[in-house]
Amino acid sequence: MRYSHQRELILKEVQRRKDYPTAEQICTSLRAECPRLSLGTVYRDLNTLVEVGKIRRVSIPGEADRFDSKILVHQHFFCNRCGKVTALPIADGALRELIDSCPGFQVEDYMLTVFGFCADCAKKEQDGDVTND
Amino acid sequence: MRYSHQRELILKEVQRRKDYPTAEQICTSLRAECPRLSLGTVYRDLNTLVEVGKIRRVSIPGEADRFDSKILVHQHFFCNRCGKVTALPIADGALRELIDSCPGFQVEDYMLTVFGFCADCAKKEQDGDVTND
DNA sequence: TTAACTGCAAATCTTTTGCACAATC
DNA sequence: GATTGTGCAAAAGATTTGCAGTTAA
Repeated sequence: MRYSHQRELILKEVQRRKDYPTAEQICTSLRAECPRLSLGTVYRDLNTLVEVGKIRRVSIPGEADRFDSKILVHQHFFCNRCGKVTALPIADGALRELIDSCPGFQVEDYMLTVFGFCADCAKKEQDGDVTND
Repeated sequence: MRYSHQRELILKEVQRRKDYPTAEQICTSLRAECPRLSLGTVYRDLNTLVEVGKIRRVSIPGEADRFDSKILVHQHFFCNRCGKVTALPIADGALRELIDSCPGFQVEDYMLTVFGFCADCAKKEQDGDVTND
């Protein structure tokens, strides 16, 4: 694989952001400094970066894939109310141990996704707030 | 919600099968006894059945959603080689406990997906087999 | 009778791909 | 100079939706 300006920008953007952006969000954001950047290229480069292990794909059912530069984090929380994604502070070793306790599977990767209300939204929900941020 | 012949058939089909079928597979299968069944209806009814808690959605990144009638099973294994889905025999309590140990999240649901080779494929891979089933 | 459900087709959304051109090594 | 990467547009795949007709209560 050889150097590419676009791929570098895309990796930096995923590393910079803490909100697990989608391909679309990355593309829109980067067009400020790279106006001709195309969404197809973003998708292609994101796939490459996942393949070489520089970033991780975070999938939420029914939503566009998101990307994370913290490749050692396998567990995420998705807020059903505001749509925000957060890393879940579960001891990774404990989860891995549970998975490895199942015989007969050759595990390569895993992802735990938890759904519910984040702290902010749980509070708003309680207060009868109807807005969405 | 009132009775519908189609919805009943769809629920029965998900319960009968053990391979976590997609909407498309369910539709194709049921057309034997219900020739005019439409894919749109299958999607609509599956969503309804998920909402009322009769079935569960099993999402695999990059693949069509699959459906499971065992609504208490939250963890699945996806074979990267043959594409088969299997329930993972992890003690549900242990997983739930790990998740609940994260403070500040109001958990409504969770799903653990593990990727790798299933027992059959691990063996074939070892033997240098190149077929896919 | 009337509100919910269906079939069908068109629309939407995400992601991939073919191709001609550009950039890297 | 050969090969890999890019932009653009079109295509593909999964899912949703509008609408007119059908069905269950």
